[in-house]
Amino acid sequence: MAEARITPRKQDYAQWYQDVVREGGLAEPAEVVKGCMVIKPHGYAVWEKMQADLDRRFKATGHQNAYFPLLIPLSFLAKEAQHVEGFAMECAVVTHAGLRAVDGKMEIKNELEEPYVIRPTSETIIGHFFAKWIDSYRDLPLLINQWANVMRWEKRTRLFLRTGEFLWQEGHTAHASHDEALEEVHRMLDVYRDFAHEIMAMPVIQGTKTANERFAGAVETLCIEAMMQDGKALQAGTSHDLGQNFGKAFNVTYQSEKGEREFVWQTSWGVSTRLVGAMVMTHGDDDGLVLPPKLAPIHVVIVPIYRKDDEKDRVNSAAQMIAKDLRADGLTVKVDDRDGIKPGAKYYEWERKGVPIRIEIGPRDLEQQSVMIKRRIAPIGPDGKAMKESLPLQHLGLSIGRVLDEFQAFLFDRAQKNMNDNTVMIDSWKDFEAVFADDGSKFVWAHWDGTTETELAIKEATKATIRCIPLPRQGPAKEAGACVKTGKPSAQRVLFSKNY
RNA sequence: CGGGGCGUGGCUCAGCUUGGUAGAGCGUUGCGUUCGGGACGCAAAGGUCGGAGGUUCAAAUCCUCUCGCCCCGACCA
Repeated sequence: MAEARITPRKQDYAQWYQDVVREGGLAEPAEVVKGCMVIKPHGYAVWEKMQADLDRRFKATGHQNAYFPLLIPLSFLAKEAQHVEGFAMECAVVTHAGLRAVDGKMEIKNELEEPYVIRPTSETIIGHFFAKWIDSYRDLPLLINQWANVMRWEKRTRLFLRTGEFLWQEGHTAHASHDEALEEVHRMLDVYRDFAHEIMAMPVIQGTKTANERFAGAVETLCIEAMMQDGKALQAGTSHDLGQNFGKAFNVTYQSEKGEREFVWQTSWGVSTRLVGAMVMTHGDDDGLVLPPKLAPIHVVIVPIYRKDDEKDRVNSAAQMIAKDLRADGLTVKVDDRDGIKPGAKYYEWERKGVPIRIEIGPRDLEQQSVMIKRRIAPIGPDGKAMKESLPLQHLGLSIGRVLDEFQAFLFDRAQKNMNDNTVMIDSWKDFEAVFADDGSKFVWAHWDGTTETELAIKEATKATIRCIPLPRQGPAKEAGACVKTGKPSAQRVLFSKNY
């Protein structure tokens, strides 16, 4: 009877991911628009939760939201040499405007004098406006964030993880000194780490990208890297020190206290809808989506249970009362009072959608003034079934709140354990190759001689890349050693993994 | 963009080799009986077989082109 809607992870991880995204009601391929996706209401609700919390954190650190155009003059892109090189191939270009209907078909009319690119990121156009807005050291720091869509014409796409168009936020700031800019870069990286830990229940490692992996146009790129359940890494957020590169390209200058004209020091930082995919692959299981309570659009689903009509009325009205009380306590509650569907079917459906807590309420519970609750992930009891808990109706909101907090913490600990269990220190090339043999991946701390050449050779041999050079206390204690590939001297271990 | 696979009711797929005018299961709708882990009976709706050309008396089936999805590779948040 059970329908295998979701491919087990062990059987085919990539297929499992797609199944969960579909069955969880998160998104589907846009079908008529290559490489793009439709984010469905449940998926968008998760993104809105992410946005709300991040936005609060950005404002708390002094940033203001603004909005810049989707279209960027083609010439802007060329002003920063590294930047163009990095993005040129991924740019969609607008060359014409206007259509005319001819025999029921649309004919493209006027060619534009200067084409526009659809923003793959906004450093250039924001650089242009920063140059206008900044004149004096008194105008600094300028701390701007933009919530927007961007487009990168990717060869290969996967829902949420890499799509032609995606939603994100991009912070752009300008400062009077490099130190101040660096402070900002680290501050926002910490905001991302805190968000990942506290809201997504997703442990991350903070580090610096190698020159090879650096953002096009940045002096330095910092990142947070998360581990998915298959041992692969996913870059969950980035924070860039842009130095004076864009300042020079767009002539963003200010008059210092000494009266001298100086280029500003800029930063940019972003996270995207990719985080939704990260959440799926961090917490999901073979039964479907698992939502951390702090990202769950619905905290609690109530399933009424009854046999006879009089029971049905009593149970349903009790369910509504409970929902009302819980809502008063700030929880989002859904009462699944659909008739004609058995409770078991409802259980499976809401589990697929990742709702953290289910409340079952039936005649027996009414008598006892209690409800049965089931966590989305619960220990297996002696009877071989997932354990349920009975909670008294009195102060139910408080009890549920406590359970949600516990569940949030449980998910983080579980993810952290998965990361720890799949992280290894490796010193021999043979062992290194073994970790990444076949489709395998872990987080590997190994020594590296610091050259791009070796980095690429390792990638060629194993598909593993350097995810980051850890910041202090983000990896094993710093110790000198010999490069795992070349045996040349290395100052510290770096993080290797296959990645998304 | 190179290699491979796949597009047939909402979903999963059969039918294609050997052309004859579309099926199954699940889901959906209605009614009744059910309801503490995926119910059952009866009735019903729903597809110009991804799209466009072509071959043919006749195309889901053969040919050409095209669009999209998935996997591998190169590239990337």
